[in-house]
Amino acid sequence: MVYRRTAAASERDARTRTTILVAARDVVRESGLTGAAIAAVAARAGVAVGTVYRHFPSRDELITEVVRETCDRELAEVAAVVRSDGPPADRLVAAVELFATRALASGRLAYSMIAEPTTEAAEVLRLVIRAELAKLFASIVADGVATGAFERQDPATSGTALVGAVSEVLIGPLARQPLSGDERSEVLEHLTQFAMRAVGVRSPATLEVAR
Amino acid sequence: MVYRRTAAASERDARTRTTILVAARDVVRESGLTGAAIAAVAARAGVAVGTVYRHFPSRDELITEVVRETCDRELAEVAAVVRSDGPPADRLVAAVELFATRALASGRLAYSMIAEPTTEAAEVLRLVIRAELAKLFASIVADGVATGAFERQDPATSGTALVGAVSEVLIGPLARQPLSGDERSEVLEHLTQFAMRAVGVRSPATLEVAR
DNA sequence: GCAAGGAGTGAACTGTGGTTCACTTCTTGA
DNA sequence: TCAAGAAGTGAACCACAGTTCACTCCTTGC
Repeated sequence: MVYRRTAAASERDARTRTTILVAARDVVRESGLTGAAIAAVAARAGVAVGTVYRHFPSRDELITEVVRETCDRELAEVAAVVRSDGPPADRLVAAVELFATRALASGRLAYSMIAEPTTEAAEVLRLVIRAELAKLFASIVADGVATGAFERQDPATSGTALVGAVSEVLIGPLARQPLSGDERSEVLEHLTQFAMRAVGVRSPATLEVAR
Repeated sequence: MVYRRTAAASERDARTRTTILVAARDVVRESGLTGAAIAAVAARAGVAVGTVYRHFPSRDELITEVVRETCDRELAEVAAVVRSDGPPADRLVAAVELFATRALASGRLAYSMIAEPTTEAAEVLRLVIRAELAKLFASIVADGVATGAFERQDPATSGTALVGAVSEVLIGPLARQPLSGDERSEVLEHLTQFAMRAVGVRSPATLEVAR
């Protein structure tokens, strides 16, 4: 056997793969999922079209991985907040703010992850991720209900509804022009208050403290 | 002049147009916007592909008209509820329930209107329609705030958030299997309570009365 | 009946974008 | 240095719609 795959070789290999993945994410950030044609991604990565296919079996897989990777990172952050210490109301506000801040800062990427038209595969994945996010919110709600901090309610429905509410409020702005800093914090303020009311935070004082 | 366009002629013409439009809506209902290829619509309408293009300049226009028509009808109904008499809390519940009931009853059509991946044109239109719906909800909220029935808040944000919340809760089920009657009413119950809390209905009693 | 002109037809055209694959280039280990 | 095999290349291929247009069919009014 004259050729054996060395550590150096597979590292180079992995690097190329990563290059393509990063390029894909960049293209999505700029041109959306629709704009992420293989040719465009390859050009951005500085490789040939065929090379992309050496590392990913199909465009669908590539796009799916971009979506999954991006969302997983966001989900992990939100999850950390959810699992952190502190009263549920604070955690809820922190989660909403984190999600919102990230979304507003990411430009088109967030829109692509949340709402952009795309293929069936990515769509399914997106539904899963939204459900995941809803579950995270639901767990805060469940905690709040258990401790009596929130009114009694169905955590699953509330979690899902919160995800929808936050997304919708953020997509609106995203689809239009970017907001100024002031507008941003104002929208955020309104949004968190909406969320606090929605879960029925018991003590009105928390509304003030939470910020 | 040997040929003049008669009333009968243009009526036939209009009828063909309507036939195509109805066929398009049916196809969307069954196969979604993605499945509404010109060939499929033409086949359903019982006309040739070229005939579709005699009545609509492009697929985009056809799809856009389907979306607009469908949404306009729904919007009108919600608008009627919004402008009806009665306390804001009741109107809000009625609006949510109407929207939800329609969405749940329409099968894939609602999903297509609210969330399905599609072309840029329909997407823009959809954003407009969602904004319209948000405005309707916002006006109820504004009324509620003005009369003191709801807590103080930014009606625009709350309206948008409500649309998002309702959509998300409904799309989840829609994307999965259809719900049984019991599940439906349970989800609806949770959803309306969420909405009531979210706008900060002052009297908890209203929560009971509203149903 | 028949000429004029609009409606209807569907095969062919076109543009786009994913995918393939014969070929070239590079790396490895003897 | 060189043969083997992996990585990289990109022109060509293909599939899938949307769109066009030369042609046929039908209605109208003389």
